[in-house]
Amino acid sequence: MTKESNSQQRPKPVTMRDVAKMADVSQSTVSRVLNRSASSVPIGESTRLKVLEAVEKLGYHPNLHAGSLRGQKTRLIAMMIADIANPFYQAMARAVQDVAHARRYDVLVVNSDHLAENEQLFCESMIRRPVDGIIAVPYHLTTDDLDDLIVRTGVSVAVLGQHICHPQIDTVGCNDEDATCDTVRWLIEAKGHKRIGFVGVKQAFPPGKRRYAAFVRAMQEAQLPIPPEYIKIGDWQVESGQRAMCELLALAEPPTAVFVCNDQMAIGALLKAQERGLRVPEDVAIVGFDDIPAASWVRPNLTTVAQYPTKIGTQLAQAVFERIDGIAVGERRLFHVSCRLIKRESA
Amino acid sequence: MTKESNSQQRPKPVTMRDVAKMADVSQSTVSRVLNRSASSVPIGESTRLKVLEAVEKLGYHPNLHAGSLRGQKTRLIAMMIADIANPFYQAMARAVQDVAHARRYDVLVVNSDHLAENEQLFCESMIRRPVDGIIAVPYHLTTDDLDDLIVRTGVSVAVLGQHICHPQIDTVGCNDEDATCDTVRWLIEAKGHKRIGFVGVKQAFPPGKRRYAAFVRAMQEAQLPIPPEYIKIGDWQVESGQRAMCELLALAEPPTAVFVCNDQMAIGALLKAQERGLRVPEDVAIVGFDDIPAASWVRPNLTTVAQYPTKIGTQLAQAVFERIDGIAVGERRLFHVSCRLIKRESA
DNA sequence: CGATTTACCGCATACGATTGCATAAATTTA
DNA sequence: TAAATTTATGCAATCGTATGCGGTAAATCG
Repeated sequence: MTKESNSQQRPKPVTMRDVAKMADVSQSTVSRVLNRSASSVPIGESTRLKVLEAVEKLGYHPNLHAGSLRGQKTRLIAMMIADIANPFYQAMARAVQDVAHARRYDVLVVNSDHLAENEQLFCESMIRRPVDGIIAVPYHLTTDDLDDLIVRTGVSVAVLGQHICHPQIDTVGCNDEDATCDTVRWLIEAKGHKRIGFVGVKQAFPPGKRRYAAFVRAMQEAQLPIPPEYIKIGDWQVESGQRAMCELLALAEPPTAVFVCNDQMAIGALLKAQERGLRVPEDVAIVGFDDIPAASWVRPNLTTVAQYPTKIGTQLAQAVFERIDGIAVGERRLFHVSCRLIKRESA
Repeated sequence: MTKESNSQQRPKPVTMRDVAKMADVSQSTVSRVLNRSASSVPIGESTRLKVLEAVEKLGYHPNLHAGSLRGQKTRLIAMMIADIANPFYQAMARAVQDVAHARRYDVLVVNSDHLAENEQLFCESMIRRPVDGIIAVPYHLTTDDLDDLIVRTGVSVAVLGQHICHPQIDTVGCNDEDATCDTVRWLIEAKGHKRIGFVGVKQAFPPGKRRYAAFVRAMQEAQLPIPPEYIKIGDWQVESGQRAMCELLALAEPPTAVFVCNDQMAIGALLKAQERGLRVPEDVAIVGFDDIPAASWVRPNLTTVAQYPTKIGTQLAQAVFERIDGIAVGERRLFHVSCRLIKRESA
């Protein structure tokens, strides 16, 4: 098409110097016209117009890499989440992107897959390519890891997860522990369940740990036993929920209700129970966590603890941009996006 | 925590000069040690070790912005999709990210929301911050728009969508038109449907246009009428599927089968039909498109034309990296990832 | 009318890394 | 032993932009 564009050799881009030449001014004048920022030198109206005209005529666009090198803003933020394939993170990612794009920032999206190794790689990437802001859902990273990043690159950071406590890192937390506890109590008191199973994830994951602790608390309060075989470990995916339910149903005395740590696993559990011919919630009640869209698509609808990833993402993005813009400078801010039980049909 | 890290002023990063000073060599020597790549100048073993030691001791990481400015690789690719909240794109995004991260490339993710304006903004962004590669699902962008991008920045591009035809842009296409046609024929011939509705999207969208054309073809072949009120326009979202089904069911003589252009809308239609007390597929059959995970979570399972976003994403990413690496240099390559009907319960 | 302020603009340098060219030392060859 | 190579390293320009500082002309002042 059109010209013979040779992709091997990077073409010469239109630079400020080209604009300067055409407008017959110096390159620095072009720069000043384009970012007629505060306190700088004033620019004559006629030159301003000459420059603007040349910019238009040449189709000039400033090179962001150059600005980044000069130590200006990079107009780039990075977001580290566990897995973009998870509807929870996907909604969060979308919210963050919306806030960022509205300010003409680009967003780097990185999946950690809950792997410590990937989280470290992420940090390294951020040192290699400094960005203005970082939004992360760390599972393994410590406060010190993030501090190192801040000290080295001066980046602004906001995270989801209460286990990070750093004077310059804004944090969004949720009351998932209380919500879990309340939900289990409700299963016991309002629904009369006594044999309750739990499908969680590895204790290495802060939310997994918290929710398990809350589950234990509620059960102990009610003086109910927690047989070890009622506790199953999944990996957040649908299939692991199916496996867990399989094992629970194979027990001599299966639980009458199961609390599952996220909706994907809960859906897996639900499908498996139905496949085995059980009625939900009559034979076995199921509660999930997150309230992903599919939770209200399955039959019976999933009773679940709703989280609000869009709110969380928006909050994180706003927090990080406030620090980038220097609007927020002081101490760590702790935001709260609460979750709450949505009672539907599955329990 | 630890030191008093001042985020207002960007801290001085560890640079090559620092390494050079510690190793007592020139900065260019450090550079050569670090990328002893090409057949460049040889380096003495003892200096090499000195430098490496200093790198280790200082925790040096090269600054990618600097390399980008010098016209080297940016180690950055961008991906423009319609909406990361759509399971189809989300799976594609994940595949692209996996390929990219394996090569230590970062990925910029941009949502167009099917809006022409956003697609243009995306192009502008890519001019401002040149990247090595672009993977896009363009709905409004023309071949010329992309050509402009290539001419100006030398970027490598791969797209999903047959309507882009450019000598340097690798393309992934699918046979959605044939698959649609075959599916409608199957509804007619194998299932005996005569009144078939269609839930599509605006004709401005190439896939919407193609699938509608295929639907018309199949119906005309079978000499079946296509009443205008059987054709509904949605926006790819669940809610629009519900609305469309609402309208179809309100007709004096509603269709006995509905072909829906994506699974999200199909699920909306399914839920609405059930809400109205209809049995699927007995009272109304529903066919979707994409085979998103939720298609097999709903009851009845969705009969749908499966696409393979992971394959598509992987293919696009590989194609673009082959161009970036100069492995592929010649003419446009056309790849094919076919889709096929998955017969389940809803039709 | 000479001196000082004001308004406007250009020169030069810096950001961090790559790379062609020059150079010094070590080695080989004639 | 001198000349030609080879080997190893440094110098300096460059990428595109931002900005401190200095310079020039016009405007204002005494």
